[in-house]
Amino acid sequence: MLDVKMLCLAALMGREASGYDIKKELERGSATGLYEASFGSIYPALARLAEEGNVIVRNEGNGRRDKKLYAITAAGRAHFLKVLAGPLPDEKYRSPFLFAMLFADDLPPERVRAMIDHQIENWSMKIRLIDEMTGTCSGGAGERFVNGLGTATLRAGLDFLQRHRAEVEAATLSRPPVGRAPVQTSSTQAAIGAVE
Amino acid sequence: MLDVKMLCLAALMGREASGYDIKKELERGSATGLYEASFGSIYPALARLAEEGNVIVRNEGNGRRDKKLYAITAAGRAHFLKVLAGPLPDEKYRSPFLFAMLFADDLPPERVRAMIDHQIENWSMKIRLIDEMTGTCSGGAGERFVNGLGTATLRAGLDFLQRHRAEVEAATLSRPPVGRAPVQTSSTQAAIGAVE
DNA sequence: AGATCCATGTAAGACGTTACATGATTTG
DNA sequence: CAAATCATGTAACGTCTTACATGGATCT
Repeated sequence: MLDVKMLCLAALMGREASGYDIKKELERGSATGLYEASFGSIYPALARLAEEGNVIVRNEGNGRRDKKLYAITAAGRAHFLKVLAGPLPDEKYRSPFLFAMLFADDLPPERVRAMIDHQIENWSMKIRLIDEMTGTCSGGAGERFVNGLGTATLRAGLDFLQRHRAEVEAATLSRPPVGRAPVQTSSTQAAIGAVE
Repeated sequence: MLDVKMLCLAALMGREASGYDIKKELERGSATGLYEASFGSIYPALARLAEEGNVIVRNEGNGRRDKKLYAITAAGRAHFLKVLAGPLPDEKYRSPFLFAMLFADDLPPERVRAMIDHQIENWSMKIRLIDEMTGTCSGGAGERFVNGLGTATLRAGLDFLQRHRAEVEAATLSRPPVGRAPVQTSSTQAAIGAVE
């Protein structure tokens, strides 16, 4: 339900835009970090939206060449809001960082430290980006709410990292650098026989 | 880099398992909510891993029929950790809830309220799941860290929702139920002409 | 006996990204 | 003038999900 067509409609809810503009909006607009799409999916999506009447095209030949400006129609607006008001798919948080941290006990301590440093940098930057966005364009109550929620959770994450990083980093120090390395659990060991 | 093969290896880091077991582990193990995979991707992935020597198969005929138990090899273990220690892709948070909330100003107030209620339910349940997991199986320092981080951010999110929901819900009340409805911004209006 | 869980696998189809092909305009 | 940005589109490719095909075992 939240496919590229929906993303395009979302971008067009605010203003008329070209495919190129939409990509930028998704990169550095209010949905930044939430959703994104490539040209290879945006252009076909816009074509389909136009066929369906959810969007209209206007060829802007402002001196230069062909630039297609898309605008959402009343039908498109209605469709977009209907979908948003309908049942939404589950949220998904894909974090290679957290995934890796699950195996912190088996990773070299320097690596774990570097990962946490990197994550702190990362989340700090995201907070800064949100702050900038909130500063420049005000946006509606919805946007303010989303930005506030983002900031609150990111801050909580940062806080946790700084307060508890010592615990994971210590865990890796209490064993050989490469992890449990050559050792396997006895049950696995028994099951395998000669592995390599 | 974090494809289905990596997920299988991750599941096999702890214990020997069948494809079926791995799916369950991803559903209700420590990586719950982080990553998942379907049978249609798990079985082919295990076959490839076996070809590559990162995993070995053992046919368990414990009375019943064919059940294939996979175990990670030393090579597989090394490969898994090498990838984890290498450059990781960006994290992605796909939240249909937050996406929808961006347009809270255009949605019916009951809908916004329902969405927030639903999200509170959702996050509360996730915290409960983590608590249960932390209670039953202790896990290493890495797992404790990830669970703690998850709990901390979820709690911060819940806290924000409860403290600031009035703001978004109020915004929708100060205008007709369907949103800005028939009105469009003057610039868009001008650009379109007769839309429908 | 019927439902549900355990268990594996394949094929088709959806969806999206990357790379390619092309070219104008602006900026340093 | 070279490099970056603006701008659109297609084709190949990869990856994952859904649905299908199959059947034993366990629980009610």
